[in-house]
Order: sequence, then C-alpha cells, then structure tokens
Amino acid sequence: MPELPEVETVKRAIADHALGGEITSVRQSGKTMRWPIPEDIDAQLTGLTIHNLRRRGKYILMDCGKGKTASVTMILHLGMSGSVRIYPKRMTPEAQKHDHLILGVMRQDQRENTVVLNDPRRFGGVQITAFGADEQHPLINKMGVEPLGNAFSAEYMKEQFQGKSAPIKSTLLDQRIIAGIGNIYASEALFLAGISPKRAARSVSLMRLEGLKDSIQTVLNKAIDAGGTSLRDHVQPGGEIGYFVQQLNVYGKEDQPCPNCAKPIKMIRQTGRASFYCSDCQR
DNA sequence: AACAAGACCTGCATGC
DNA sequence: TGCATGCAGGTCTTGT
Repeated sequence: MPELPEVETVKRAIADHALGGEITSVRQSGKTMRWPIPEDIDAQLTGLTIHNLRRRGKYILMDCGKGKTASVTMILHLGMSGSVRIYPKRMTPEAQKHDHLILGVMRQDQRENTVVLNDPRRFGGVQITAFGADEQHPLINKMGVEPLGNAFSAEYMKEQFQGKSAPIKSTLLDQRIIAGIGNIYASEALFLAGISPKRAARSVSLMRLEGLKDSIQTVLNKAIDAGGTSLRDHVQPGGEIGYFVQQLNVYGKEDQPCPNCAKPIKMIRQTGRASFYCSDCQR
C-alpha cells in the first residue's frame, strides 16, 4: 500500500493518537521483518514520551525520550503490505496474524491507546537510532529530496537525470533521487504531465520537467488530502486508518478508456514493475 | 557506473 | 473443492 501519501497519513494518525503520550508497553511478534526488530526494543522504548512524529520519504520517524529530552528515534518502514491500527486500549482486540509491533501509549489526557503495526509480507521494518542521528542512518543518508520540499525543482531533476538512459518511470522510483514516489504515483504523475513512462530520463526537457514537478506535487498532495479527509473521522471501527479514497487516472486501469481521449490505457512492465499510461496523451 | 533481474514474504484472484 | 499460477503500492543484492 504505502507510498509517500499513505505513509504521511499513517504518521499523522499516530501523532493524533499518541503524540505526547508515554509508551507503557512494547510487544513484538519475534518474527524477522526486513531485519529483526531490535530484541531489546521493549527496554529501549518503555517509559519514554513520544515527542515528535516525522516522515522522510517512506520512513516514519518517531522521536522519543525520557521527560522533555528526546534520546532515540524509532525508524519505521511499512514495506509493501504494512499497515497500522490504533485502538482505545479497552477496545483492543486479540493480536491478529502478522501483528509485529504493539505499543501501549498513555496519553497526557489519561486515555490509553494501542498502536499496532501489521505487515503480512514483512518487507517493512523497525529500527532505533540515536535522536539527531537519523539523517546519517544508512537507511536514510542516501535518500534524495522530498518531492514536497523546497529543494525539489525541475532544475534538480534535470541535473539528476543527466546521462540517465533508464526510462523516466523507473528513475522516478529511485529513492536516491526523489524520496517517497512509488509505483502508483509514478504512473499517475507521468500521466498528468503527458510524459511517456518509456522516455529516457535524460531526454525530458526542462520545460516538461517543470510540468512533471507540478504533476508530482499535485498527485501527492491530493492523495494526502484524501487520506487526511478520512483521517478526520479518526480511526475506523476496525482500528484501521482510513487512507485514501484515491481517484486514479491510469493505475490499474489497463484497457479502460483514457480520461482525456478515451483510447484504452496500456500496461507495460518496466524493471519488473507494472506501468500504466496512455500512448496518445503521453509522449 | 548504470541498469536489469532476482530475491525476500504472504495473500488474494483467477483459471483449470 | 483443490491446486497451480501469477500478481501485489518496496528495496536490497547480484549479475551483466
């Protein structure tokens, strides 16, 4: 599921229900995710206050510490199939299959919540690093710019795409260049920008990159808004965080009519991933 | 160096 | 119904 907008939505939901609270319990499944969850994560987090929730690319960063000083940052990635559920403690059901991390949090208003990370495929993972050291962390230190941040521009893309013969679709998925775009929003952004996913990254003009920059930001912001909208209803009855009622133009719509020209949407495979596009509207 | 392919996992839809 | 196949929103490692 999770690309940047979904990760942002999950981050906000955790913030809404746990920010400022104290971690009273930590349980883990004992199963290895992308890496083992730190064996002593219980000892590392129990008793700490959750000071801040941040996002870097597709990673959620949770700053925690004793009292008012943050000391550690929990780094969380949802992989392909990761999700988070949040319950009031007294309504928390039995742990479900593939629940890998379960945090009990006592908030300042004395309500107690349970935050559950579930990930069937276990491509996600959890790590802990010293507070302030996250930008140097090996998972994060090679990541490119935030597509919704100030450093992201057409000029930046032009420079980064220099000499890249790989298709632009694959290049948009390279987290070392832009952090947070995944398979769905890459196709969607290219559709909005009218750029063929097959085009070599280096061959896209600065002018068209201006359009692509806008398209990327539009698509991501809309998806975040959609997640945010459902977030306002707080947590769903099942504990699930209500992300996205997303309106997609091309992703998953092979053979369906293009919203612009009504010609059938095509599906191709690029570096092992499905890409969807309109061969008339995208050049 | 840059790129593609393979590997890691489980669950679900499809077709026989 | 059972079984095999292929596919899934990510990223790391290996091979060309």
